[in-house]
Amino acid sequence: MGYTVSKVAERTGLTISTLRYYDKEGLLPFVDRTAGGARNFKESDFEWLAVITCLKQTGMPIKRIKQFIDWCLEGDATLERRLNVFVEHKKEVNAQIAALKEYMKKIDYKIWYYETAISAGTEAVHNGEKCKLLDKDAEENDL
Amino acid sequence: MGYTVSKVAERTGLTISTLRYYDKEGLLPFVDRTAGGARNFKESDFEWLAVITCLKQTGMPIKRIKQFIDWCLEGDATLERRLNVFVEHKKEVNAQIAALKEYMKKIDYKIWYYETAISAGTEAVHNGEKCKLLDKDAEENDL
DNA sequence: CCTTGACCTATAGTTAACTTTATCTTGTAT
DNA sequence: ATACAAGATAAAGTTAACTATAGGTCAAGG
Repeated sequence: MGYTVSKVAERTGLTISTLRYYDKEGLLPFVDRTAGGARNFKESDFEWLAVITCLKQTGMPIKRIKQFIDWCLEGDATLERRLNVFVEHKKEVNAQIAALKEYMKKIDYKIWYYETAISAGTEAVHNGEKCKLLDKDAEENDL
Repeated sequence: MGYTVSKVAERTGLTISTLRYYDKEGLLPFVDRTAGGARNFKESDFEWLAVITCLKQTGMPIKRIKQFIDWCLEGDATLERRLNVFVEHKKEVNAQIAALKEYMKKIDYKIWYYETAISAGTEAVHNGEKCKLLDKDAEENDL
């Protein structure tokens, strides 16, 4: 009973190779093994995987995730450090969101730029004086 | 009369190697050269670099950026395709922002989890019946 | 018993995006 | 003239995060 690596892959969307790779990197020390040596995931392991996936998808490198997992195994002595992982990471993710929103302004400008050019039939429409003004506005959004 | 590669690096925050690498990959076909063969960036090139940086920082691979640059060189015949690049990319960036916001819920939960544990002096505070309920709520945010 | 499919480990290979290194050329200051 | 800083190219090296391959083990079905 429990889940084989392929069942976990199916349910999480991670590949079998990725799960084994994470295990090798020390991210899954909590996963049990059968007598024969096969990984035997339990229900609660999915919560660990969800946390790992959250951190990875928000840009935390695997080495830092491993550090966090290691601290988890050390128990209550590392609670402050573990809190700090998330407090710091939250700042980083907020910065990512802010940066993406800022870049989105440039993308929206480009959409407007090409829609206007297509309407006019040529990109040359953006060479006049009026458009230099518009370009100026856009440049203020440069990153 | 123009900017050297090191001046451009200084102003944009990109490294000299990165600029040369982008050039080699075909991202900077618009950059002039001096008689001696040195790159000679002009003011308008910074706008190109800003677009390239925007696309790269929002996750577009260099090969796709090159495709876009190539279309730019082809003139008005590719206006629709270029618009499409930004329309599609906008969707991707919106998806990224949405995903990050979703993951943020889990990060916030973890901050709450560790703050509560630290207040209690032990992580064991999250083992009771009441906390299983709270865990359930959190699991609904799993990704 | 034996085949078959899923599992295992270890190791090698891949890809993207740079970065470093080696070697050469150019342009300005003494 | 000459030194030397800054520019150039080509090619090799790096890093992260997988992905694929080779070779072996185990457990259930025929």
